[in-house]
Amino acid sequence: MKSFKISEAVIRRLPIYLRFLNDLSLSGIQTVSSQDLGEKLDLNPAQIRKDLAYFGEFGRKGVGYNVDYLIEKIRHILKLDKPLNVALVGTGNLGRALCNYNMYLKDNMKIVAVFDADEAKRGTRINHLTVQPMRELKDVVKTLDISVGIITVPAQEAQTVADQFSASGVKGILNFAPVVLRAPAGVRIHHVDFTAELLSLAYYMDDHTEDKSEGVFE
Amino acid sequence: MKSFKISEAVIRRLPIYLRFLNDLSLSGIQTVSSQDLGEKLDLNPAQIRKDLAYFGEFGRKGVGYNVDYLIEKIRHILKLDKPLNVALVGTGNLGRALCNYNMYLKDNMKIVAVFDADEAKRGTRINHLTVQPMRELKDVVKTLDISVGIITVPAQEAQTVADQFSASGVKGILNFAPVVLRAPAGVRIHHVDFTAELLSLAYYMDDHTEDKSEGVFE
DNA sequence: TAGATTGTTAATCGATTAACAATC
DNA sequence: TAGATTGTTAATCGATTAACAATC
Repeated sequence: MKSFKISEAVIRRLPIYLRFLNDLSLSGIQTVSSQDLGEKLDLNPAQIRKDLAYFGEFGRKGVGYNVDYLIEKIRHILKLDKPLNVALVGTGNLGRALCNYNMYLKDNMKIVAVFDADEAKRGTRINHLTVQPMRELKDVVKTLDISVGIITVPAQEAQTVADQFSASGVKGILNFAPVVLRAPAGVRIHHVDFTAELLSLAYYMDDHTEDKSEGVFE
Repeated sequence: MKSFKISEAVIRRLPIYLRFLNDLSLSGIQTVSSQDLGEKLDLNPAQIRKDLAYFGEFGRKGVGYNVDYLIEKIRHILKLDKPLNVALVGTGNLGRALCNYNMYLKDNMKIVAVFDADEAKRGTRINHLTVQPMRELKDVVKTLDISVGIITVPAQEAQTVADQFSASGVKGILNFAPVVLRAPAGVRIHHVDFTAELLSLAYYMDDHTEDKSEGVFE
């Protein structure tokens, strides 16, 4: 048994591989090479082979990778082969949109509870879920065995919610609020920062378009 | 006049700096050091100084950075000092949530047109905007001088929409669909991949919590 | 002045890519 | 077998961090 440190960059690519492999599987394609994957996903084939090789020898030399086998392996690596319960806090437009997003189901991840700080929203229904007040958070996380929290509250409330999630025993947080959050060791935070993505996009407009990465300054 | 290649990593941090500086400015704080910024944003102070130094000498030795001056500079670097018009395609839950998101205004970026492939949705109102059919896209992009497109359609339609955006003269695309998109040179694509963020979060659950970056495999 | 903090160079660290022997 | 493609090492590339002279 060997022990590796797997870099974050590698782990972040695995869901990209998984998603495309699922498409291939649905199209009835049985085998894929790192070459094929690289072309479709805009990545270097050597990088893909190296990423996968951290976890085992999943391919066959001269042949490529069996699509369904690789799907199974990646799902196992990412721990998507067992159900993962998710709680969401913040039932604004974005929070409600995510609750309606149905993709979680097919990956064994599922939003099982929804909370809002606004007591007036208590009892409101979103899909099959009923909005609960924040003071229930800790109990519900324990009872329903929730391990991931999603934050879709305004920026100024996000750190408080992150703290409440951490205290309640959640192990991962997906933050949509446009603010850098902190969590204690043992709680991992991923940040979906679409406002930053949009603002940084502005940099590449106009005069930077001819040459993708050159900026001119005095 | 010098010419630099500014790395993507640097550009992606600028909006993070900008956001926090705006908070400081609103709190009436006039001066900030790279030390302060680093602590709050969880970044190395040397990295922050280096990032800023690519674009000029914005700080004062022994003192730090003037908050409002730095805001002005970063806004200029990111080209947020002139208005940028944005079009959105796909009026599902997520698309409507983004239209209602009001932050664009204060950064001179504004969604000025909304489209949907479903002709039945034509004329539907979202806030002050009226949903238009896709065949109007090219004309509207030209007429309203739109330079950025947001994609919030299902994965299987996203590449088609990206192609239509590119053909219409848009220079940047923010894609929310869970699929890798391609665009011709001169059109930059940023990807907001929250499904991938969520799936990769699963990897860090349980046994990985003691040591943040160690994975154990046979 | 003494203390603080920048701007910048050099050192380090880590991630990507090329190359190729192994082998299907 | 001949052609293809993996797994893996070595080379390259790029990004982060440490250190410190300059100077406010």
